[in-house]
Amino acid sequence: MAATLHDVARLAGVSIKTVSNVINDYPHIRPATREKVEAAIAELGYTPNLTARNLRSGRTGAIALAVPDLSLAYFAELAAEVIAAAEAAGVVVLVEQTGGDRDREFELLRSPRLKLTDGLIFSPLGMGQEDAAALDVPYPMVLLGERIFDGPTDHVTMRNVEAARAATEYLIRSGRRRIAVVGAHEGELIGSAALRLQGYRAALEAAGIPYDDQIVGYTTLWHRANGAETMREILARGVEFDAVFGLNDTLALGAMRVLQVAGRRVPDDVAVVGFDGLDEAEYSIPSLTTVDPGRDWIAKTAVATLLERIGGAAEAPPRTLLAEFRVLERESAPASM
Amino acid sequence: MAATLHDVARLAGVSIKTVSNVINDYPHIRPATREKVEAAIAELGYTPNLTARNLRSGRTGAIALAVPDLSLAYFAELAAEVIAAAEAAGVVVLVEQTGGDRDREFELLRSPRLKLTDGLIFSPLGMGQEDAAALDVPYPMVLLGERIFDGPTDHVTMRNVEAARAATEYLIRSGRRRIAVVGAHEGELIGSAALRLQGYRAALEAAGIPYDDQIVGYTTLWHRANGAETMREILARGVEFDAVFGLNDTLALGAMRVLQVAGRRVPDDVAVVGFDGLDEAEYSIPSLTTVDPGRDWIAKTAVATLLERIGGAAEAPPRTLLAEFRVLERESAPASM
DNA sequence: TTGAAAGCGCTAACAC
DNA sequence: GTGTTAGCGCTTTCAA
Repeated sequence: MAATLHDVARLAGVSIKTVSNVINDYPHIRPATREKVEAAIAELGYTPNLTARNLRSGRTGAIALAVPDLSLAYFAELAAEVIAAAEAAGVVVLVEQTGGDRDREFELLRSPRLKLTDGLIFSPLGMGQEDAAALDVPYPMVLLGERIFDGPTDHVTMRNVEAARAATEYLIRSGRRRIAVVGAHEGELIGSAALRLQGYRAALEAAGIPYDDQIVGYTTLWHRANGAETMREILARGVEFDAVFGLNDTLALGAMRVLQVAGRRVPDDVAVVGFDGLDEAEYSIPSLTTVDPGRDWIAKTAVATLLERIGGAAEAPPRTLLAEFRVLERESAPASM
Repeated sequence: MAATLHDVARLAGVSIKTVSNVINDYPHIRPATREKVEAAIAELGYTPNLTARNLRSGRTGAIALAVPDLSLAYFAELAAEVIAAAEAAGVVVLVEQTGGDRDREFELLRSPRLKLTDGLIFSPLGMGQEDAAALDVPYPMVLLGERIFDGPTDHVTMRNVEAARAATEYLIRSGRRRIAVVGAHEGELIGSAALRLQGYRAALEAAGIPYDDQIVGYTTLWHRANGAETMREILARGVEFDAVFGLNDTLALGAMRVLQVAGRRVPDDVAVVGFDGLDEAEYSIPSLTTVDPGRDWIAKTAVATLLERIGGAAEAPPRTLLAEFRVLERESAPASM
């Protein structure tokens, strides 16, 4: 059984209040007393029971991070950055995976397990705009992603439309006109896929290039295999294209592989651009031109914002914070042909 | 302020014990009473305060997972599997990143933050065999990895030597004789790099192939960029080789890229084999032949073993549990030339 | 500068 | 079947 304050107090011959004072760096303690207490702490190997402290203080020193799946590279890198930012602030992170499933996301929001934490950073995938009201939870929360806007909580996200438009314009500037898309979601009006597709269309329109559904590939999931499969479908249609915009890097990498297997040279025959700025996109062959949507900033800002709310800024109206993006030029799509 | 047992009891006109009984599915409650209580719970939106329950029970319902860095794909996939296995058992996971730094690993082991959890799944990278004694901690722990053996705790790990030997033998059987290595650690006797190199040498020896330090590339870190850089160094030496064994997939992928940029055809000129069975190894160009060391089994077994210890099997002597591996044949190294 | 005692919300004897 | 009550280990008034 671990030592308690009482054990330390008894050994040091003082009251538990005195021990508590020493532990919490209360300033007015006689040096001799402090030494006695510290000796007792060392002898017993005492460490404070955080659960008890939490019960008393109402705080746990932990936050929760809920993402669809850590095996998706984007969320793994996001989680790595969130945990690092939290650690710098002296807070630990409990990671939950929802699988991107709407029901599980709902369940998570009301889960008593969240009581173990002071707040939540939530990146939904299954829930949508119609579920915004469910975000009105009785604990501090920061929303990530682009499934829900103007909800009742702080929202840290990226400029999807503008960034996708910039990526498409980059391809157009480099001389491409027939730009295929991999990863669109059928009938979706909001969410990463829809917003990025919207940016794509805006860029086409501004350049006077007609939108052609024949070179748009749909897939619900954004794993590598889906990018590959969707690319095969587009190739099977037999339509011409000279570029591919993968709505994320994973899709783009899967698509690029299929292109090369099919004998299309990248970037000579087909330029490829991704979206996410993943580490691995830098080491594919060819390396992948992509858009860094500001993930690192998003992670840091989400943690800082959540901690502010936990710290008492609960009354301020909800804010939306937008990251800056930038196009990372690499080999799969050089700036000029 | 959230509702408490007292609030519910008052509203339902019963004692807190009755409410507690309802919540904990105590069998002998009159249906009418149960209904009253449930109505009150619903009306107040009551959820139990887990911190208080934990203080009482001495359990938290959370476990900690400490890995070097989630942005390393292997650990991201491991974490995803650990969290999934824990969730299936009704337990949440607090993820810590040590950066593979020995001091931070030591610090973590004594961190009071662990008091928030019932036990730890620990994958050290900086600590080594000489630190085994530090693993004798006053809480349940399961060790992962291959930095420390025969320590005082349960250990779930892979057959590094045998798996690396199998990968090398696979290359030899396919007709390769000059097999370069990417990722060796200078002077290391234990750890993933040393054990896998040992398996490599055993395979060479069994086949009567001399070991040649000229085609062994050293790098401490195992990021993609390190694989690329190390491959460049080997190429710069101007020595012949017809295969590369990357001591993990990330290194192998980085190396493969450099080979291709240098004009070596994979697998025609050089066959490449990795180690880890990462998802992304299936979608490189060419797809990467690799060894699946049984990561999924490791994750599930680590969680199950830790929960057993937490559940009271504290006295049983420490066990070492070894995963089964298998070579996954893909394009970068076909079984026959 | 230090001590005594209340109580955070819950569970589990033990009574009735 | 249901109520009373004593803590889990800590922080924090309030006194001394």
